[in-house]
Amino acid sequence: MRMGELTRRAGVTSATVKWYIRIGLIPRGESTARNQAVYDERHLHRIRLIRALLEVGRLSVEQVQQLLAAVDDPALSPADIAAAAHAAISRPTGHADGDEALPVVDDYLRARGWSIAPDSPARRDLAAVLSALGRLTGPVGNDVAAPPAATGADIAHLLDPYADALEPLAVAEVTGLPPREQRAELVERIVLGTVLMDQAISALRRLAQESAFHASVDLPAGRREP
Amino acid sequence: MRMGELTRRAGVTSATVKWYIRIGLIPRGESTARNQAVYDERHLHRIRLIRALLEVGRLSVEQVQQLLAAVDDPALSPADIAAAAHAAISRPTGHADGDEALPVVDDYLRARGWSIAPDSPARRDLAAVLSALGRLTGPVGNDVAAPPAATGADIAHLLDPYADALEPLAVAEVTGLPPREQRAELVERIVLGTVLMDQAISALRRLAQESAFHASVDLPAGRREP
DNA sequence: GATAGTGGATAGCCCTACTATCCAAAACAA
DNA sequence: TTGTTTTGGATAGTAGGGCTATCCACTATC
Repeated sequence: MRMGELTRRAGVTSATVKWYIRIGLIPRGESTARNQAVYDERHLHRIRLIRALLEVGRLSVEQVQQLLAAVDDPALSPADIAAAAHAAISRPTGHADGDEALPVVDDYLRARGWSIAPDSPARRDLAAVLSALGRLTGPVGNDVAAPPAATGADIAHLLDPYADALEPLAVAEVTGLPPREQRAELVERIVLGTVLMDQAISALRRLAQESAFHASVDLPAGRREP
Repeated sequence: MRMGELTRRAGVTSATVKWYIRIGLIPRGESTARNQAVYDERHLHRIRLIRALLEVGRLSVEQVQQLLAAVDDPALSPADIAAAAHAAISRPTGHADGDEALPVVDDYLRARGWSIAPDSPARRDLAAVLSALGRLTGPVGNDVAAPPAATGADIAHLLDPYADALEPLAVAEVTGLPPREQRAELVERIVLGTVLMDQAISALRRLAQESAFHASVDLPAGRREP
């Protein structure tokens, strides 16, 4: 196919496709003349993947670049691909705030028996959340500039129900992956299972919450009367 | 306190605080002279909340504005606040792509017995995920321009384990909220429980996945040999 | 032969979230 | 008192992200 069909089927403009080619997100088409090239299904699929990561997965173009570079590296193991996908959905490094809660996170991970690399971005992300929660939910009038002990281990135990629920899901995801022989399917499952399922889980939680609010209003249960 | 102390304790520059005031994210300080004003703990807490929503929650300034407008509206019910928080973490409206999967989502919600408002942004977000998954994981060479039946109900049943795990969590979150009398605590719990816990859940899932990968490599289980 | 489409390159655009500068008027320090 | 710092308020500018528009010399198609 040529540019017109590619852009029509992918739902993007040719200017965008050309830009993606220039920044290395997709390979050039096969040249057939000085100003002609043909594209195949792989180009189409790649663009759809990029759009899904950008629009549904809310990644930045830079994050997509790094993730696809990992996808295209045949030397990487499934765990490496997963690490790249995890890095892609983590907040950009440089935010050093919240690192004072890292010891709390590490204690928590140790208590759960999870072995996590020290440079795992999710570790710092979780620390940032706990740090923010500690700063915001401290004693009613939070006085001191940087409350050091407020981010105690007592705030981490509120993660338990979530970790309990997520752990078996994660195990099932990892053990249910395709065999290493089907590398293309395996890699794509890891990427989509990380980036898109993250959004699906977020949406499902919101839907479950909305339904729970609905139920709590309709069935007073004890606080409200008819 | 005056500007200097406020910015030192909040960790932002005075230019940023002035900008937040101008766009209505925080109220002006109480004027004591033509070019003097005093701020109190509420200002400080508000700035910390804004920074948490922006940096940890990854909201845009516009999303924070709309969410805080709901927070400041005493006429809104807890469900209304939750709806505002849900809207804040949803992808901006205007993305109409993925709407062809809305019937699948609606079927799924009906099957689960969840009652969801038709304009719920999470509903469209979930449809966008399913649509993207359907487009990307169709038959090996996806041929047609817009595969209409590929996004079948068969793809939705893979949500079941996640929905099963999230539903009791959501119920516990909603029923465990503070009473309506403590409006400030209630509203803040809803906002933080929605926006920040979303990030915490994402981080926990990545950590659980990393740990599961670690375990699957160390304990071959059947596919790999020592 | 007329019309539309193409590859490649460069420049420009819009948006977001600040940041820098300016000013006259306090505030504090010696 | 005098010098230095800080402040409120306003306006203009900036850096980065993600495209978009335009141009040109070709090809393709009718």
